[in-house]
Amino acid sequence: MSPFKSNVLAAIKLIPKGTVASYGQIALMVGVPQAARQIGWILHSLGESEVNVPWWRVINNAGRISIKGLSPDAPLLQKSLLEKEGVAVKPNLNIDIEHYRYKPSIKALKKLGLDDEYVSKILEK
DNA sequence: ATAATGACATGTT
DNA sequence: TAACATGCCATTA
Repeated sequence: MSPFKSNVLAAIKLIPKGTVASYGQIALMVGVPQAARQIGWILHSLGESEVNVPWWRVINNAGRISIKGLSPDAPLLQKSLLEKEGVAVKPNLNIDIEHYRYKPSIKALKKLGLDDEYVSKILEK
């Protein structure tokens, strides 16, 4: 497994129940601000060994579930998983992301192996 | 080694 | 407000 992938998975595991994060956020947390696409790519290729990864807490920056087309029921599965955790998902699969947005803590970020410089950069933003 | 792909993001139209 | 275009970068073929 590439270090990038394991970092991403680690970051996603840090997302608390009942909150959501955007792909870009995760990318930020692993030190590559513009790797949002890779995040999604990794989630798409998750196997059973990564079932402990809360992939459903990761959505796009517009607060929408962007997996329609993969399998017809995937978005609905994600919807129910989120609602089960107390996250309201509108019928059109759109979420009030600003309300549930996960804000990483310094401690959490350091755990991912980011240097202090980068950490403060994120918090600043 | 080069080219194509994609669960995205952001700036223009 | 929404559709369109361009940038990005790890993985695959």
